[in-house]
Amino acid sequence: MSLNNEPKYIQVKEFIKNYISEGQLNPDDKLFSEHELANRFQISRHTVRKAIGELINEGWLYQVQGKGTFVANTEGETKKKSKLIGVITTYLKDYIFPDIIYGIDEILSKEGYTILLGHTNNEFEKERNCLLNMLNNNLDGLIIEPTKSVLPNPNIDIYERFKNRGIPIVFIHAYYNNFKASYVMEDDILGGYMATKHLIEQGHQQIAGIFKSDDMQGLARFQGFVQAHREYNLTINEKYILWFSSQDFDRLLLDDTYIQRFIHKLKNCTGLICYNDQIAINMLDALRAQGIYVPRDCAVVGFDNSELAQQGEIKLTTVAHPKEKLGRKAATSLLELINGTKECIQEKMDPELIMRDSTQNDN
Amino acid sequence: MSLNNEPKYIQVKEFIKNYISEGQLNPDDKLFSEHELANRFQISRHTVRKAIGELINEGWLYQVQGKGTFVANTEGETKKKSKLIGVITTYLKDYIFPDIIYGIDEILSKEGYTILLGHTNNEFEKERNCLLNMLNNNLDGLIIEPTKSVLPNPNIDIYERFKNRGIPIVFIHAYYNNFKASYVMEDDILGGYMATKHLIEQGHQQIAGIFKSDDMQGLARFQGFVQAHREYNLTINEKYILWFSSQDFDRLLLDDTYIQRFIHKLKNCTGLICYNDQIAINMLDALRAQGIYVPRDCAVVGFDNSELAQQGEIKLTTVAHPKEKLGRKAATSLLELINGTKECIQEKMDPELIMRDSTQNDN
DNA sequence: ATAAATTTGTGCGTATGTATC
DNA sequence: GGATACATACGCACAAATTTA
Repeated sequence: MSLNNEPKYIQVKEFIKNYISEGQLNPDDKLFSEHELANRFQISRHTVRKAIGELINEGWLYQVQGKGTFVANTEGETKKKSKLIGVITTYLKDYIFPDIIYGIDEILSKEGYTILLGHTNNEFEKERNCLLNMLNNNLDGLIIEPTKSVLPNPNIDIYERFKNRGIPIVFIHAYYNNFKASYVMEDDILGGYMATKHLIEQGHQQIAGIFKSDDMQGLARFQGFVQAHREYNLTINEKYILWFSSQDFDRLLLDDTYIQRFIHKLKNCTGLICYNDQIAINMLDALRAQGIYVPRDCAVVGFDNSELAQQGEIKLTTVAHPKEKLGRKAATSLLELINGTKECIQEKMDPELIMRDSTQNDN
Repeated sequence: MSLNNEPKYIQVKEFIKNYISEGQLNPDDKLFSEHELANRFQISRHTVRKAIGELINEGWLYQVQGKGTFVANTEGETKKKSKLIGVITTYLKDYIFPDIIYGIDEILSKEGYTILLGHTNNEFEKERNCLLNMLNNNLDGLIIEPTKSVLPNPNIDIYERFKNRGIPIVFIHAYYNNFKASYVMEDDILGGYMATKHLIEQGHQQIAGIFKSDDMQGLARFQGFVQAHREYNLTINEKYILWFSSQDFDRLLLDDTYIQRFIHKLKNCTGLICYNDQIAINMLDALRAQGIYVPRDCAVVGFDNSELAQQGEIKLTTVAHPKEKLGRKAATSLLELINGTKECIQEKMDPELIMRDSTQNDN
């Protein structure tokens, strides 16, 4: 070492850094005293202080007067908590999302976390932007609603980067089949089953359905729909099922002739199950326009128990979305992942059928 | 200075920092040499080096061997853009807030910014928590809806810290009288005026009102209410005015007898102006329970044009809140402040009266 | 172009003060 | 109180980079 060209204090720095890196000293262990180092290297105490001083600035050591010099806790540096949680939903203002976000915030803000908000408009491109944005912000965790959850997701690479960085993710509403992760969602199969069973038990034999084709929830609700039919040995008429995708959604709500064509096919139906309340409410009007009165001529069930369900003239029977409760559950789950209490949480919440005017037959 | 208890090197540090802060030296200007400082303070060069060494670590100075000591260019450090914008509202899920947040996000996400979300529940304590949280996150800007805007705000100290750090703030809906800042809000005086004028022109002479007492909007809407009365030489009967504060809000919506007592006072009234749609909708039911039919016996006007206004059986005449538009305006204003295009933006947006069933007399 | 002067960088020795055990 | 360890401070010497005469 004496032949080294580097300044002595640099050599001492390297020695101490190596000593710590090799694990010979752990965080908060006491280092040799300044005197001891001076003797060992046959240098002045001043030079030792110079070396230690720089290591303190670089975060390797800390000193306490009268006690000694100690190894700093580097974990605190690298794993520094940002107290930021990313929350990405498909939409922001419509419907159930404000409630979900409120539920999430309720739990997180109590623990001192702040929400970083993003939304994808159910588009992969926007999802990618959101994810990349959040990746730069040193999140402690992420709660995200998948975009078009049944399609293969082109942003899995970014999800992997979150995983590699040890940032826990909780999916809500659905998950991607090609990415194993925690999720909190309502049990949509059970929901579809409960809605259908309710109609069947009210005596309906021919039941139509409108389902979304490009997210997990749509498929699951249909699956429950099928399950209930099987249980009661009823057949499903394919003509009575209307599938739509995210892009078709506007047409479904706005294009009257499109909907009327579908209604014309439903001559023998006395029940209709709609993917969500928004569509159900829309169908109430569309059916009335054809002289079909709800619930007299046709019973209608929606999903989500949104505000819409309770505000029209005909209150809507609906499978209640847990909304705030789901938000709270997702948030508490994420906190458990962050704190290391649990490794992976996959939870399905039981839906609740709320019966109102649109399926009451007693008038 | 020699009588000072602080170590000499600390005193030298303070001297140099002040010298720079006062603008006597600009970035890359040469500082006194170590010898010169030692002579000036009658201390050893070693002590001067200690002071300078720490200032180098703190980012104030840099040294070049053989040349001298120079003032560092701090701008690169402090003005680093985080691309984070704080958004704090009173409430999250109810009513108009999802739309406002959506409008804000629409503009900001386009520019690559991400929203940090918080809400205050209209409580000072929660507002303080939110603000402190965000202060730690190196925001580029803040959009905030004041909490109980007419009361003296105990968190002004934190707002000042934002100002000192050069983080621009845009208030929405209201502002604090003791803190000068940019704001974007609807013109509530004009809104109150328009609502009242509408009723007066429909022939109503005795008009009741329900107003919120602890936010700027409530006072402003009442002010417009007064202004319209003056213009038409009508007197206001104090018995017909019901004031409520944030704490009373639940009672106003849930305590039937409380509302009924107020309604009993309104024998001669044929018009009612409500602080917002939520209250207006509630009053529709309360009036009906007393056999007073809207609009036949009493015309009702709300504020905000929320979803509630359009969904009941009796569609509500209401002064439209710009919602998304206000969000977008607040966001673009904040961007202008961040980019330095403008210094201060104080904008009032014109409200729009939307006439519906609750004030139509033609049936 | 070179030498001298200036300025920072490294290093040693010493002394005294202050906190901890 | 005494021993130990860090904190502040002075003075000196020489090396290396830069500027200036």
